[in-house]
Amino acid sequence: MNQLRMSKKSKQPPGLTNKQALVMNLLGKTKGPLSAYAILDQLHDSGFRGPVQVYRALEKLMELGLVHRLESLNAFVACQQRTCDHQSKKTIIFTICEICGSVQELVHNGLEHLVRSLEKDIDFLTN
Amino acid sequence: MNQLRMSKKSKQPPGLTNKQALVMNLLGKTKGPLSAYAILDQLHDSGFRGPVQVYRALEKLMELGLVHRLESLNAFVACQQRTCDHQSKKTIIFTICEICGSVQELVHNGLEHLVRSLEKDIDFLTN
DNA sequence: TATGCTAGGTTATAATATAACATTATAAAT
DNA sequence: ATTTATAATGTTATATTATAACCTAGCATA
Repeated sequence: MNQLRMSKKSKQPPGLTNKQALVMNLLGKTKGPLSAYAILDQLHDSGFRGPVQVYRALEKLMELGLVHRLESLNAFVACQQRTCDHQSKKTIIFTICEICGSVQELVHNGLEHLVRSLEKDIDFLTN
Repeated sequence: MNQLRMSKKSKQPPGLTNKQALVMNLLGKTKGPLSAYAILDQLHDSGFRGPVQVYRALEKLMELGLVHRLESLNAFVACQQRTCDHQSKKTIIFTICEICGSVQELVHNGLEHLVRSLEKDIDFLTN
């Protein structure tokens, strides 16, 4: 009985294993970013034995575009786009309030264009 | 005999203490970012006994706008602007080549404007 | 003198992230 | 059926990055 089978019974996102879904659900219901170790604390009783398991789930979720890493905080947030347009690889802006810690995710066409034109100007490719 | 006095004899930037100047000079002559511990390794024989000293010097240099932290790399680079216009708090772009590790620092008016207009739109203040 | 500020010294520890190696399950190809 | 490749997971240990806490000293100035 493998994890992919199990995940068919889970309530949330499709194609995720148990552990991935647990992390995803936690991030989804949490208003704000969580560090890997904060996730570990909260999911310890759900079978997460160490940071490796958390990082592995996060890695996959980020590949899928469901989670973003906030590099300035060493923390992770669920993608806030409603569009199911994860994977779109649009350039994203995060606003991070230094007072209350709230994070907003913005897709911004102006920035998108700016980045594209900059790439041409300086001969640099982004992902 | 304090460090500010000593620094008057140093060859490089003004108003820096010995340790700050050592870190600044190292970053300045290094083509690319350095981690705090890489700096520590290289300056160990110049009197840096531990990471604290490095981080303290970096903190000051960043306040002065002479050094930037690359958050995605947990590493530090000397400011690449020729202008002596450190402190200007212009929005900066770093390009980081994932192949060769080279870093370029760009001041970009388009981004500057975009950020300003975004701030108005969403009622968010940046530093 | 007393107060505040900056810099620095020292030790310890916190917080974040990955390496290395093993097991299990699955799907697809032969 | 067997092989091959891939993905997920487990386990232990360790690497890497950053800060806490507390102490000393110099200097400016009220």
